[in-house]
Amino acid sequence: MSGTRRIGTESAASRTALLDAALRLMVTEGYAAVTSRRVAAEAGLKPQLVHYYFRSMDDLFVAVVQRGAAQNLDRQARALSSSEPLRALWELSSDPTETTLLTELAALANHRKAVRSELAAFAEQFRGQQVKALPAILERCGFDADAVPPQAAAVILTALSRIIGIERDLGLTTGHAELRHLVEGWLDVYEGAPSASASPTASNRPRRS
Amino acid sequence: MSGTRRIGTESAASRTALLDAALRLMVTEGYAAVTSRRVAAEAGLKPQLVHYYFRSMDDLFVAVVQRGAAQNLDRQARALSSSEPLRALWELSSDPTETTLLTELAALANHRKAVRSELAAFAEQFRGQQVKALPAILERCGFDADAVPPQAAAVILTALSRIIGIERDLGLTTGHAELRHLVEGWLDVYEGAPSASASPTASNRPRRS
DNA sequence: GTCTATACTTCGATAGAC
DNA sequence: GTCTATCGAAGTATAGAC
Repeated sequence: MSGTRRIGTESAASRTALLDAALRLMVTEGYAAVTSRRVAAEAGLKPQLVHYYFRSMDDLFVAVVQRGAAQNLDRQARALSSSEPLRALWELSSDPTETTLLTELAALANHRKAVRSELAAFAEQFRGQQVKALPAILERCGFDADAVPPQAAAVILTALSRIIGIERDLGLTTGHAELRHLVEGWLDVYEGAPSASASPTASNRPRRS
Repeated sequence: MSGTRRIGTESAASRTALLDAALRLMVTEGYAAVTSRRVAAEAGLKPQLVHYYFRSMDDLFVAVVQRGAAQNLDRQARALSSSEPLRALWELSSDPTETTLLTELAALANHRKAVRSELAAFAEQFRGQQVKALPAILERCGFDADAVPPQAAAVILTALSRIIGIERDLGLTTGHAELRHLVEGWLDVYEGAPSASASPTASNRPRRS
């Protein structure tokens, strides 16, 4: 797609299987477990195929980021244009799997130049989507944009759910219930009581007291 | 110290040099760069000494966490009992080096059981310190504890600075200035204008407008 | 406590047959 | 597109001399 020369076809079934396997390994065992041999085994293929579809491991990681980025930009776009965009945004970034993956990618980006720039580009687009959509959303529900600028609100909302996820991965939950309750209260103020239809995947939202 | 049998002495100069080297590598090149060979090279020692002082790489990582934990609990205790505890807390968790290290450790904890439990224990203690000290601090400066419970405030303050750090590591800074400005405003409300003496290491605090 | 030497495993990557 | 075969490098860890 981009300027990089690639050997295998984009749509090949094996290529997708390898990406799925890499993603799965990354979440369950960390990026250090994503080796050509292990990815292939996880996908039920031979290790050499990894190098056939992805010239190097760097390329594989980059492809994982690219595919995930496209999916997430899409999911967020839908969340932002839903009937309860703030609540949808909150629940989107509360997804446990995504949190674990992002921790791994953040660490991976610290020492893989290619991953870093790919992830940075995605993060910038992701944040850009929020910053572009939020002013109208916040104004519509009577939010005081002078007290808290939309840009800051965007960072706060995603930061809080992200941290809850990171800490939960670690086994630390002190203060989470109070924080979640607080945020749910904010959401109720600006978007009213939660409607069932707006949150089809809200398996991890606590009941409000 | 704990139940683990160890070969070298706690206070040996080489042991400290190895821990320093491991820490340095972790921050600059990520945890995957922390191998016995590379740590030793970084410390100017032979690879076998790593296994002399730390039976396994797991033990080395655990030791890094333990030493860092002790230092950070100490730093936070001092911050919490300073004249401007909220501001001190904010600046403490804004430390760039610490942020990078924590990203690495979080990822490492995802697939190293020993690191995970050690880091979890530290995080629980760290959060516990905050939760224990904050109610009195917040009450003293007229904070409305009914609107925002101290537990939630603790998570929020650290979450925001942590996320800023993680994103900055990635090269993403959109919204950071606005958020930092917002938090500085909160700090001014509850602790008055910043005093120079309270923040000796505040090299990364932006000037207020 | 530090050295040499070494065993064993796994890694990324390539060449070439089919 | 997938296979067999293989290279050289780097990893963890241990044994034993000094």
